[in-house]
Amino acid sequence: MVEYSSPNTNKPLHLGHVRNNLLGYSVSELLKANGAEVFKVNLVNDRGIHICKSMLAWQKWSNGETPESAGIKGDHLVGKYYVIFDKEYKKEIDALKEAGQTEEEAKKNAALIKEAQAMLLAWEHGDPEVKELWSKMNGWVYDGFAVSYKNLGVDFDKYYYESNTYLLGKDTVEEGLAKGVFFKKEDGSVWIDLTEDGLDQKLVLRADGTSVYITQDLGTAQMKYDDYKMDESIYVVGNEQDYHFKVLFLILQKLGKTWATGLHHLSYGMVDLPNGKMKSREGTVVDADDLVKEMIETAKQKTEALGKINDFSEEEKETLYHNIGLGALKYFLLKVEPKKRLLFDPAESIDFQGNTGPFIQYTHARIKSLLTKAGYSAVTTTADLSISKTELEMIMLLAKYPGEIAIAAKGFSPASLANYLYEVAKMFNKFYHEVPPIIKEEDTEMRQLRLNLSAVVANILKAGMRLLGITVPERM
RNA sequence: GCACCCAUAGCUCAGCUGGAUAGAGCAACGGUUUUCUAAACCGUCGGUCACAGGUUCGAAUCCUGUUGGGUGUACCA
Repeated sequence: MVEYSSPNTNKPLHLGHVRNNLLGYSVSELLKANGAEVFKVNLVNDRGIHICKSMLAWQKWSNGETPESAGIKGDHLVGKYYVIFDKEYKKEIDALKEAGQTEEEAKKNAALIKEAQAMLLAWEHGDPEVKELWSKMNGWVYDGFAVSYKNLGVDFDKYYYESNTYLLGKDTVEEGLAKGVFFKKEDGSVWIDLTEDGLDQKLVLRADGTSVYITQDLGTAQMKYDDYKMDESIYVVGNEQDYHFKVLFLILQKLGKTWATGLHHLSYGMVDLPNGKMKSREGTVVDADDLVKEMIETAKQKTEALGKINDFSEEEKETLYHNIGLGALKYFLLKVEPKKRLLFDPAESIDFQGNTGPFIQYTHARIKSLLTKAGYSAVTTTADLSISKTELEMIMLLAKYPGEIAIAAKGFSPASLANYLYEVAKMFNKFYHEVPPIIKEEDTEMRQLRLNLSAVVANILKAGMRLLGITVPERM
């Protein structure tokens, strides 16, 4: 099982989510290619104080605005009110600070946050009005996410919702107490002592008996296992949660869950901008939808400038721009080792030349064009031919393809495969340039051999790129 | 304080379980098209692999320490 994406339903997706989505999708495909049966799941964080903030702001300031009436994608509309909440909240904090309160006091005492907390409580008590608003706004967000996911080309076999799982885990806590893995403090809170493992004491249940994050995850892990009985489960989550997952997995092991040994945290680094981290509230985020749109637009401009596809229909053109734009974006994000942080400079748009997605796509298109012009059909050559150094090196490189998939799958890392595919494409271009025109080759055996080689390259590029979630065009 | 991650060319990154003169792309400069797509190819320039020790016949790679950057360490998620 691969769990990825896992968005909050209070704002649209940004570049960080894009990295997560592409990684999760690609790792799933890699595992499939390596022989596993894979389930892709999305654990949606659809409840909590952050959702209530958007809801409250919408209630107060929207005049009943909807995605339809505003002509805004649902997730963006909800995100807009999340930002408005934060702005108004800050105003209140400033006012309270001027009245002499400390920052901390002001944050707690602001009327807005109290209202949001009251709303969360009402939600938990099943208040019909709050629940209805919650369903409505989450619905908008899901419609928006569906579009983003479709554009990114990612999908899921199953969705889990925190509104259904946030109460889980209490049984697990009971189990842990019974087994003596957990202990209860005087105030009734439940803890586990991990100091012998070099970690800390960790709370697993509040004194008032309610769940915390890890309680919920313990329960969800159990539920997912009960649902699928998978022997491996991968969580694609950013590296700021390394500690959380270390603790989670350790607790499950101590509880004697044999399946806990199959749990992995695919930890990836933050996406940084040149001026530092992305912050949703400060508007310094690269929006996923905007980014995709820009990539497609860039692909369009570059393609039109080259003028090679003037005979394409409008629909074919749109498809091509989409494939190239997303190919550039996906390759850019996937070629870097997941655990490394990634720098994205919006000013320097993603390249289309050199070690890039479009370069590999171009190589594929070029080969397909060659094969078409040559009237290629796959026939094995039998003659004893002498081949060039480049041809030999290329054959050696191509032979490594199955091994590369295994390496990438075992390491949960598309990066090595991405770089391998680049090597293959580069090698082909070198070969293609060195060798005299293949179509005009008079030695039919040699001609066939070179076409066969080219065809193998095209197949590997196509299959390999597919594992990265990238479509290679026939022409570009 | 403690824990985890990262540090390789001006910039962005490769470098598998230690193996020969450390590789790409971008940027800069120069060249290649009457030949199968120039989103390509070839060349020049550019590195004390953060620093200091250690292990080893051999270290960018393993160990220790130092420095720098990031993250975490909530009865938030």
